[in-house]
Amino acid sequence: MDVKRVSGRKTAKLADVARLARVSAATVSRALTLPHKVKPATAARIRQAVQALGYVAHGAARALASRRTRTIGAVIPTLDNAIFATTTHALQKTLDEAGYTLLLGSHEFDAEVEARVTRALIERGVDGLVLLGTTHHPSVFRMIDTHQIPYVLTWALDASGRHPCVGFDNRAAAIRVTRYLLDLGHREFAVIAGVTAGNERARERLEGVREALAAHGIALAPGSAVEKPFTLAAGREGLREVLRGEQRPTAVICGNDVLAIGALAECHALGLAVPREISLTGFDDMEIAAAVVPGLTTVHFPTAELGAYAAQHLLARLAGEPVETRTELPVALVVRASTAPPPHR
Amino acid sequence: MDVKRVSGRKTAKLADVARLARVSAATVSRALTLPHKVKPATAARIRQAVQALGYVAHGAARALASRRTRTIGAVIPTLDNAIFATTTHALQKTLDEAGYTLLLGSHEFDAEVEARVTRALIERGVDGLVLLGTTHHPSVFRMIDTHQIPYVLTWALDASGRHPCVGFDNRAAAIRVTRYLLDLGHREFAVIAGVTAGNERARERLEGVREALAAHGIALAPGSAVEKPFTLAAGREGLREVLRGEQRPTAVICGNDVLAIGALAECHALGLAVPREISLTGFDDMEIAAAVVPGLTTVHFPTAELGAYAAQHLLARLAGEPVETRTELPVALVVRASTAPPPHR
DNA sequence: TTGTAAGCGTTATCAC
DNA sequence: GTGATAACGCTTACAA
Repeated sequence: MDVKRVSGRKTAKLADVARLARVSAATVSRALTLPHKVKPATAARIRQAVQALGYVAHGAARALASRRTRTIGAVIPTLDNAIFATTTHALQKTLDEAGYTLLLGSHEFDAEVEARVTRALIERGVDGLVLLGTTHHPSVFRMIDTHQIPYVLTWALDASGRHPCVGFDNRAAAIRVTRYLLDLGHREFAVIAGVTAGNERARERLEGVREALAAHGIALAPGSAVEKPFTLAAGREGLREVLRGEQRPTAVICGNDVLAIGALAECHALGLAVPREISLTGFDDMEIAAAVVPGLTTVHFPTAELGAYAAQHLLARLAGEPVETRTELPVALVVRASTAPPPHR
Repeated sequence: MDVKRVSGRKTAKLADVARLARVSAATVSRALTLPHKVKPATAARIRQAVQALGYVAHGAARALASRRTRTIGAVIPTLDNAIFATTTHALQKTLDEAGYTLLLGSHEFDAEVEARVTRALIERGVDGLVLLGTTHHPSVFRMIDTHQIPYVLTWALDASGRHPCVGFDNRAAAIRVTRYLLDLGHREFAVIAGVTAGNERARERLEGVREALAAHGIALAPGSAVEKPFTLAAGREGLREVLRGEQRPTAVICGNDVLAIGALAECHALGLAVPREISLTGFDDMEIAAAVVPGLTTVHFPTAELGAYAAQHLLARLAGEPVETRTELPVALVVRASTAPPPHR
């Protein structure tokens, strides 16, 4: 084949491949997307031409003509929290294996930004959308609706039943760990929660703790529940604050792993033995902290599985396969060996 | 304006907006992309029509006609390592603020996969590409070259000077921390490195340590340098292995934060006091470990800054502005208060 | 099995 | 300042 004659300065296009392979553009297109609908010999010639020219399909043209981009958008709060990074990683990996590419947007818990990046993704023509959490700016659902974009909510379960979702029951997880501590004999509790405004996961965890305590006739004293952003420094600060009350808590439940580790650091600084003098509990991934310091009780969320599952859900929908509209992933209560009953006073 | 007459079941397109605003499609297009080239009154009518119809531009069509997607691709090893997640997060944020969307690909240190996802991104028409590291599959550079895609390598510095890059000098960082330990009086060293095959950052760090030691006439004994994947379990295992030698090391340098924390956990399990009996050093982000356990020396890499810088570099190139073709970001040697000299024997 | 040709929804180049 | 109109590169009936 005479490559020189057809390869000019610009990047090769479908017509160039067609000319070199002595077939029509339509045949090349078919060979590329539906290989079985083309004669093997022809397909081979086309493959050679593609190779020779270094042809790479023009996605925009392909998308315009086929009305699909083989692209999935994900909108998450942040990648700075390992928990979301892991989910996103699994998402990307699963999509890639299916020939899809991930478009990423993050908003750092700002609803306006979330609406903007979601719009940007829709404008880019994503075939599907993964949204983190169940509460979103109204315009987000409006856009999804008018563009008829398949989507799935993750990391929380939609109570209304209106949206397809795959996630964890944050409230139930909180109830579970609280009950565990109650069974251990703890009665003086404190909570260092995440900022609940605009974060339903943080809110549900806090509500879960309150609910479980209430069932035992216990209420959190006003100063015993603080809300903090997810940083180590805030965790330390939070621990100091909940310690200011009249009654020292024997158990402190933290809204996530970062807060728990911050609280742990502050306990060390204050010379408080964990868990002998004070029991610390967190959510999400406490592997690192637990590796270094025993005595942390954890509710572990399988975040990678979540990402893979969300991707599969969407891919199945796009393939027209039936899917469950609501999937609850199980979470695990991880009790480290040395988790202790409350100290006697 | 009579919305009903023009809004059918399908999503609105440019022509619909044009009809409703009583102008031509060309004018709407201009109003959307070059607002100053259109009369304010007209622009206002168009804005209203866009609002009324909930019009969202069709990215593929736009890309096909304008030959740009306002999309940047990033290819990273994994998001499961916080260090890359942070960089990616900053990248996405900076791009979003400039009206660009991030397409993400990851490969988990597999060169074949890297080539595949890079191709996928190019096929999606990314206007620019961020690649992590300086060594890549030849086909990656070939594709970038034939498609004339602006790109920047990150997290390492290209020695050949052939590629634009912004990153850290991993070797220099390793030399620096090793010298620090030497100055402290340490003479018995061990290294728990990352897997160097296919990972030049891990390799450079290991070489840096070797180089600094060699300058003092010290060579690592065969069993004193092990390579491990970046997991906590591997870090623990690595520590046990380097302890098997005849001479117990007084200083163990770990290839990254995860390995260091794993090693730290194992020290605890073995009843070895850190840093009194053995000094532990890591790279990347040791904030969490340091919050829980003092005594770790760290080389800190400003990973978020790297992501933001890489984005800005690319955006400047796309805007036709001049950029430095090689930028080295400074790293910080973080010495925790209790880092100790080697024990006397 | 392969070819022809009509779009897909924008942008860009001209006129006006 | 605004309006026709021809690309942009591919997919997909429909024909052959």
